[in-house]
Amino acid sequence: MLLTDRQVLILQVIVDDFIRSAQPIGSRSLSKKEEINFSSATIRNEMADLEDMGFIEKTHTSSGRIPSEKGYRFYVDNLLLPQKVNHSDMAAVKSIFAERIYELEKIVQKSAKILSEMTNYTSIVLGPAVKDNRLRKLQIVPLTKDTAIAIIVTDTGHVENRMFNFPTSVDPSDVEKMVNILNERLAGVPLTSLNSKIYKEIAMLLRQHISSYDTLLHSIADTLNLPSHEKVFFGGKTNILSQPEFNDVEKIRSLMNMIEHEDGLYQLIKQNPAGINVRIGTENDNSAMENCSLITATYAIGEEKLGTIAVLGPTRMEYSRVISLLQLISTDLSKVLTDLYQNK
Amino acid sequence: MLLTDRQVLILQVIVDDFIRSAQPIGSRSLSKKEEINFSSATIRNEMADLEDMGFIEKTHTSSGRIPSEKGYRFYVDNLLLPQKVNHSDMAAVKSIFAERIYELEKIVQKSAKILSEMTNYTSIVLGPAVKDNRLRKLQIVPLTKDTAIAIIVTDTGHVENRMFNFPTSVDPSDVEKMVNILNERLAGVPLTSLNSKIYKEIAMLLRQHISSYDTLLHSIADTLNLPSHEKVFFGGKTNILSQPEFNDVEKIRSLMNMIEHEDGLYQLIKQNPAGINVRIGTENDNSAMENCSLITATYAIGEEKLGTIAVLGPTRMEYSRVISLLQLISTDLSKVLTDLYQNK
DNA sequence: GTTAGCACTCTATAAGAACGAGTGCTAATT
DNA sequence: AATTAGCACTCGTTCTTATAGAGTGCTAAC
Repeated sequence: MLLTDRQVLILQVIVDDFIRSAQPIGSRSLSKKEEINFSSATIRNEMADLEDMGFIEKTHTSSGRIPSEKGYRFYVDNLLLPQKVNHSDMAAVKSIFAERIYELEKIVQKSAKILSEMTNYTSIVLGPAVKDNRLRKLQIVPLTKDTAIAIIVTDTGHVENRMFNFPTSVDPSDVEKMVNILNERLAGVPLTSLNSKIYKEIAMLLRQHISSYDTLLHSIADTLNLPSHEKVFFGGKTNILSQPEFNDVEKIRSLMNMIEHEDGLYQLIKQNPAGINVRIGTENDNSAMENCSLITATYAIGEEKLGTIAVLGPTRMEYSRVISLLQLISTDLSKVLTDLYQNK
Repeated sequence: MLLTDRQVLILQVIVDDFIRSAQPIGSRSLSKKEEINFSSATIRNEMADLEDMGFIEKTHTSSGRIPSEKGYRFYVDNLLLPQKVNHSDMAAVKSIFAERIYELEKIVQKSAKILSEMTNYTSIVLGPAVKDNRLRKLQIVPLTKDTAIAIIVTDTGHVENRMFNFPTSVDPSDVEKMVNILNERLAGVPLTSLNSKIYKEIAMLLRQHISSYDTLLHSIADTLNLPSHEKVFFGGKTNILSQPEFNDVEKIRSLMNMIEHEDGLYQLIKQNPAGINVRIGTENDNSAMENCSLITATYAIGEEKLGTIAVLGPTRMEYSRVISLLQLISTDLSKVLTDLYQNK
């Protein structure tokens, strides 16, 4: 079951060629490659063996071969030479960080855009997970006579806001008092624990200082239930449509649907562990993505995993190039973000 | 050049039938409709005239007829009976406003979603134009030692925030002073005039009170340059792909590209005057939308036009139904928003 | 173990035939 | 003068058949 060197060579050439041309490749054209010094008949024998082992397949009885999923998997796991990123790609990546941008979301969004432009695939970036942020500041701005806006600023500079109903009976000075108390007590608390902390530790305190505190507190606490999702950013949503494997209207429909219906993709990307991950075809467990591969990389501030950056392409994707690009972007991104937020 | 009653009737039946079936319709099947009491030969004669006048066309020499753009235009301008919205549609529209939502953006987004679900077309909503809002409150939250976040709240409850570079030399108490002065002077000022107002009227004042005011002021003023665009919300981006006219991969690509590349669509929708507007096929002046029609409706707070809600479908769209739905939603939306924000 | 040779398979493409939906025109009918 | 019946004709669709070309698998020779 172990592959001979020659079989590995043939598999490699097949995968490389198919990634380039999207066409099945036959023994004769293989034999003409300069890496290969044996006759087409020999190649046919080896190919038959490779097919028996499941690394390549035919599209029909007398066609050339294309890599199977197992073939791609072997290729990704064993045959990928760490490739240098070329100059213009390097420049493009650096340009993400060229302008002095301060906002995390903007940087992340720009990464998605540039990544998709470089690869001509679709890029997806999971924004920083807000839920691990800590509260920096809470503010209440009254709007109409019975509504107000609660604004939360986190330690990474993320701003969330929500409008809420404002009990008309409440004394404005009480609101101010309450906001002050909440800020004092809640600064630095992770957003996820805000609610429990409010009810466990602060409610008592407030009761002593503020009349009719409870309706107001409920409104505010309710407001603090933040969106559980990280934001998902896309680049080049339609790029993947120009790949020849998507010449079929039904495939386009199901894939576009999948992309639009963000939730599925979000789950798919989120579950990946730190570092670079490659999921090929059905490994994605999603029928719309049978012909797609998804490569993900995580980025972090210091040691703390922040988000994920991913590329969605056909299974016939340029694994080597995409992986080096992702590696480059994710380390750069981590570096910049760490610089920006680590030492406050 | 004026159409006879019979010609109008025939045109109406052709358009209605084609909207339903997406198939060219011939004289024989027309003659079987109950509205029509003359022979297929008569119909052929009338159809030849209608074709000469440009209201219908053939797909090939011996095919049935389909409406031309001019035909759709005539249909929309003259043959559209104001149609009652049926019960379940009515209920769906009402459900947009069922929950007590306070945020403008959320209501608008939900409208887009429900509209696309009801019609099975793609819906596009231009969010409220922020630039006409007035400043309610400006706040500065320091973040790291050399960055801070400026937060703006408008009178409609819209919150904008931007991170900016914070000159390390500035005295914190000066910042507070400056924010107070700005709030005093700028409350109620339209966002578009903030910058000029700051430099014309307030810079002098600040100079008297605050040392090294100018670097800080510049940072803040710069921050107040808000995005010029209204936000664009979509519903059912891929719905239109399931229309039979998009059975061609090239068409899908160019349309999806157009939709993704928001700017073009934004321009297209924005330029429409108040009320209901129908743009058919090439009237949209956009090659990707040659087979599409766009129906827009505006919504407002009181008399002030706020945004636009639109439906993008094939030229063969259910004009009558979509128009009544848009009419319903836009008036309801205007009503709710007016109630919410008119009397503060 | 490797290679040359050859029969065989399957796809893609083109060309031809048969069918049917629909038209346009002419002549008959109302 | 308007309407209708009748019929030849056009064109798209579908099915069949033929052909060329790419590629395989197997056998026998090297």
